[in-house]
Amino acid sequence: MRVSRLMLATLRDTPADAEIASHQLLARGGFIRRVSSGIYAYMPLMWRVLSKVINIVQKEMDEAGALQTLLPQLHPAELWEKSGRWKGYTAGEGIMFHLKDRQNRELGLGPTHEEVATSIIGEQIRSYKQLPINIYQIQTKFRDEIRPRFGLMRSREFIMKDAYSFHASEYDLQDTYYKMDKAYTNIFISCGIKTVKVDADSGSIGGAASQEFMVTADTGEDLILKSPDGNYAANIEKAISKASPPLTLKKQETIEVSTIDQKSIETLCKEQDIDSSQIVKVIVMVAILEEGKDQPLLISIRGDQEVNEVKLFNEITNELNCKILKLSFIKEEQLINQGLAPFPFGFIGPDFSDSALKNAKTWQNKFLRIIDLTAADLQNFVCGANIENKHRFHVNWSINKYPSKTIDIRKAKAGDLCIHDESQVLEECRGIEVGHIFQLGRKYSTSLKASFTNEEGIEESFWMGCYGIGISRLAQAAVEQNHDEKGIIWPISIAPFEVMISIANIQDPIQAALGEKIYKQLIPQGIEALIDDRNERAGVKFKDADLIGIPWRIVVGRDAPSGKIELIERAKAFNEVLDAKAAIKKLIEEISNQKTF
RNA sequence: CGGGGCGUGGCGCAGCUUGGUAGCGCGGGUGCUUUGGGAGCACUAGGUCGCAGGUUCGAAUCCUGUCGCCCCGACCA
Repeated sequence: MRVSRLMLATLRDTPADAEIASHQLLARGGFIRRVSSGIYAYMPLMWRVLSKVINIVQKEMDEAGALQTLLPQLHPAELWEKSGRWKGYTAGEGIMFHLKDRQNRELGLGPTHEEVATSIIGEQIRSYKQLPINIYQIQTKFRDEIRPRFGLMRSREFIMKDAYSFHASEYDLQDTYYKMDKAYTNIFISCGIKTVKVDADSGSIGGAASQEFMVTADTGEDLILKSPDGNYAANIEKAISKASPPLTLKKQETIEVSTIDQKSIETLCKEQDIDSSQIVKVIVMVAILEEGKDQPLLISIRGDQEVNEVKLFNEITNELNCKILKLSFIKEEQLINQGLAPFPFGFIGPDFSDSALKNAKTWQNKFLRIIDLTAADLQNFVCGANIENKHRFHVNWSINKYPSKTIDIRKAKAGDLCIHDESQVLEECRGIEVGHIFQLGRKYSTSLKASFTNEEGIEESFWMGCYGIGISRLAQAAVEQNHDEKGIIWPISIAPFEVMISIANIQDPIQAALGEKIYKQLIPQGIEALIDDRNERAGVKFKDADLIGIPWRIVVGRDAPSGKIELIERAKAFNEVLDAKAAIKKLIEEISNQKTF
């Protein structure tokens, strides 16, 4: 390909809307163009990158026995109603774009394809003899993100590879899950990016085991906790750890202390000269349910710890056995709307009476009480006295007469000790989620009535797994991980071209001829070469070459009369003057070495 | 959804406070010079100042509305 024919449009200035390096470089290099918020056009260079990622993904998926398909993007609402996700995905902060057709039928634009895949396989597959099946597709997904940002990292329209597997047993599901784990590991290595595999929450997709593949980068939106020995890594949403031991107060009769205006843990500690680990902090929230009366929550946790809302959300969903739209902190205003007396916020204890909820209009009139393990372990602690401006000291759990659930809802943090080995201290880093594998279980097959006949002749729901890779996100994440102050440094396996031939002065017939000759020799060798034949000054060509990040560069310039050129590797300070012939030989060798992993 | 900010040529911005009919840099075109790290000079094209109302003799500028975009927060009292 010739740069003069590439409609290359590089920008000298960074577009104002690009925040992080990868977004800025892709925009400046002319790889992507924003069409609307979170909606991007992939320009020719970008499409070459994406195609390479797609090829790598296809190769590994095919080798793992998965079957490529292409599923519809318009999904009838009824399919999502059957799985119980329509309302959650369309109402409130739901992310599904949805519309009505001319017959007034409701449709959604596919943010993910569990429903469609499950219903199709359910209709198609009859017997255990046909299992397992793993189907996948690579296509555009639509998600109306609350806040699209960072270019392709979180966009509203993006390319995703998603796979859905169907099994006769949980054991067989696990087998495919491990195969996918292996395939994903291969894919990311082939793409030349460094990833960490972490335990993950399965979120609104649902299911049991799930792991994410994270590209480590400081600008990542996810926080990862991992042990230095490499034996444990988890998304903060899922991470577990051992909390540091609390400072204990001595055993003594409970006393009530006046703590005027000492609402926060911080002020309370300062004024009373106590440690935050000696306090039981109480948080009042309300779970907004899809159906029925909303459920107020009374959450107790050790004062120096924070609640992991994802864990909390999951536990409450289990406990109530119904769909929760969101959790929110109870505000004064809501109490007024419910016709309730104000709560003594900042002074609430774990034994706060249910009578506070009596006569609530649309709320349950009993708290669902959750006690975090860290709080449950405390003795002789400090907590609110349930009246304004008063706390109690030296309290024990015998004060709580209400049925309560004691579970781990604590947010793990860097510095905590690991569960698997208490000599290991958790470290944190940031990551960009590029892959996610789930063992779904039978959630979707049950709700969508997708079943097969087992060996005993009995109808049974499929065991299911699902496996995603953000193709477009991966491409940008590769840039985030591989760039310098001059521009992108593409890993060779996903670079839009492998070598750029820069002719320093195109008007010099000797240089032009040598450049063309090298170009014509590389192409038949299967080398993806780009020749910069523009009538530009050398500096412009060098700057552009650095920016768009082609891994290798041949400069044909002042040494052309003697048949010599320069060979430069973008990633290194490497710069070597060679005979054209020797350079071609070396380049072919180097590229073929770099492409085998 | 809440808070903050911005919409002026393809990109980055000034002008707005104090109304008088639009400017700078980059980029584009032509010519000459230059030619190894985003060249110089000259000429040139390109903008209903997001949109709609209003105030005014006159609006990019003031007022109202609206649309779009960006950033922060989705926070433990």
